Amino acid sequence: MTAATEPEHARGETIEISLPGTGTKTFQAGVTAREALTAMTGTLPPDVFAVTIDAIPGDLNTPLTQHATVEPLTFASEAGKEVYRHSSAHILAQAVKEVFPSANLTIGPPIDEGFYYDFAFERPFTPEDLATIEARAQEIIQKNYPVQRLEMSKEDAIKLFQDKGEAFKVEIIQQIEDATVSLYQQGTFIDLCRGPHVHSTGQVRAFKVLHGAGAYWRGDERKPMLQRVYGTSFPTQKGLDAHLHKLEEMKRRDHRKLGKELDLFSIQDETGPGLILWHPRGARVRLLIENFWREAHVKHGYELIYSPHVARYELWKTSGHADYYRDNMFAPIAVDSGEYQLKPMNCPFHIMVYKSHLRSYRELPVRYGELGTVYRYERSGVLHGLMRVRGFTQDDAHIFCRPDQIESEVHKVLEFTMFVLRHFGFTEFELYLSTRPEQAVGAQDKWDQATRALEAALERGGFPYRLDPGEGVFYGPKIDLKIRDALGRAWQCSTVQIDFNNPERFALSYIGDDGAAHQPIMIHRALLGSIERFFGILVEHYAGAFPVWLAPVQAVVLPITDRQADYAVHVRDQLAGAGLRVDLDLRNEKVGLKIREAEKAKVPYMLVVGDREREAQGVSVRKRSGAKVGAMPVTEARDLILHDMPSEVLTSPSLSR
RNA sequence: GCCGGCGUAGCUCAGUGGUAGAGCAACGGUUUCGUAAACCGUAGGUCGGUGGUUCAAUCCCACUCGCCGGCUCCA
Repeated sequence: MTAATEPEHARGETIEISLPGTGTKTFQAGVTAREALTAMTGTLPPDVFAVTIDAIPGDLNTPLTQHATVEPLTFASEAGKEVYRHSSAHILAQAVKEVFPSANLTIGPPIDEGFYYDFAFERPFTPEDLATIEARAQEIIQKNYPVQRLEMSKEDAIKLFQDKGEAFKVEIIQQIEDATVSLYQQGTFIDLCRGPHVHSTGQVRAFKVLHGAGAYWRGDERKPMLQRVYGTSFPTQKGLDAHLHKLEEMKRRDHRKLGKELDLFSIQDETGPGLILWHPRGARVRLLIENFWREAHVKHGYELIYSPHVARYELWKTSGHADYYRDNMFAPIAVDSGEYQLKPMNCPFHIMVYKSHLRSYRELPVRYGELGTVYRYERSGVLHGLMRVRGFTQDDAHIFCRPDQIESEVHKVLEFTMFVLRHFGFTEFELYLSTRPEQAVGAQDKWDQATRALEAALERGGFPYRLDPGEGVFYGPKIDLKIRDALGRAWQCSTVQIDFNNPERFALSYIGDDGAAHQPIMIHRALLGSIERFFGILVEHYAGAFPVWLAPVQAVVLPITDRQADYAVHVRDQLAGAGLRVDLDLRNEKVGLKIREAEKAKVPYMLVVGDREREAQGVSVRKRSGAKVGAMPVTEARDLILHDMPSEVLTSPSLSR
């Protein structure tokens, strides 16, 4: 065993270490990153727990053996968070081993907002176990064990873990290709780990065990079930509290809970799992979404079409779905002498419309859009509210164009996508360009050409994007777009995919200016993805308080006593006549109760009418924020509500009752 | 599908091997009220389903359906 901190370089050699913003200094080779930083800046701030050496994260104790740029690493950076959470996972693992010595170690990586560690253990951890584990982890932090890196040969490491009875660790080491492996030790706890790690366990400040769950070894359901423990950690209690608060907020906004409370939709056992029943209020929001969607598509050069829910099984053979998508399809239906398939996708139908007559290069691009409802078999365990269902409506479109039109078409789609998403109140976007995967159809030069066109479209729009190499679909490269919601969560809704496969399978063509037949390029795209899922995202984004233009009920008229009933009806009719969605609460209840219920129903405007308002032919306006706007004429209240909507909506087909 | 948890009134939930309760909602009545819950009363459940153990099952067991948390993050 060789301690990595022992200098392995020639003595007396000097190296230059740069610290951006401070300067460069000469050191003896072998100086640790920590020593170099301290020499250059005085004392090291307590929040520095690791470094980057030429931008690669490393331990504070890493010996520096050549010229390098060294920077302190803190929780502020993504790389820092990963190190911090990874060390937190080790603390968790140490705690579990101390409390339950028979548990075996497997892996414990950092994840988006925390970390987990998987253990092989004879039973699931109970909430009491988790509390014990957390208490022990806190002790480990208190004891502030130094975290030390060790290096040893694979053979030695295998022997070490064999002696400890850690079979999973042995399996992992056997798959490592390097001759030596690194381990990290804190107290008596040793784990195989690439690192880097914090300098001592006390550098992890606010630590929390969250929950346990089952997870397969290497994510493979044929492999043993492990016990996963999730946790998170932050440098400050405040940070942890904010995170826990966010988790509470996610629960509060859960679209399944709000969907029930606001009577938007239901999923019932008798109907079947993953199948949505849209209640009137939810359906009203959906209709508004769809009206906007259709109108926007027509304005942006799309033709709207409709297609059936089933088709001959042969169609799905031609498209290839019968082979590569079979596991996600419902079983075929026997009809007469043949078989029909419930559609999992809309594309074959759009292709058939394209193929219905001969196409000239002059009419391209052809853009077909449809709110097409598809059915896919999803495994029962993955269904989730509106987010993952078995029947949903795609806001689908297919663009058939010439190869030279790809760039401009994709550019238009991207601009259109952002227009639509902004309309729903999303302002933060992340774009990803996915390139050719290992298994793919279509010639390399086609892929290159299409990928370049996608890049050019992204650059023309000035959209920052990230590359996802090899993550394209087998039939072509794609651009995915994610939105961030009010809680900062990313959701992928929009996708733009080039398809080389279907034009070939369906032998699509158009007649070019040379009089010969050519194969068009097909672009699949969805903006909202699934209407069901997008609606669920909207519910969570707005916590059920839809913007006025989408609110199922925009205003409710609340008479104080039944003396004002006739006047209240008059007010309601006047507003409804202006295209607003207005309810009237004529119940024999006190106005406080009516307001409470309107607040709970998240109605944006409450219009109180008493004797005073009746005399003045007005209403007293209260917003759902609790703000009292005050008394005003009915016409003024009407304009106030109308001006609370995007101007495009005012010209759209209204949905007044 | 797999692992774990859960399934009691429309909703949120309590409860016990001796055939069940609360609050809200519903319904009836009283009250006519000024910006987040007036008061009184009535009714409501083969305790998810099927089978088993037991003198007796909502409770224990098996199966089944559904829901919830996970099962992608790779030392």
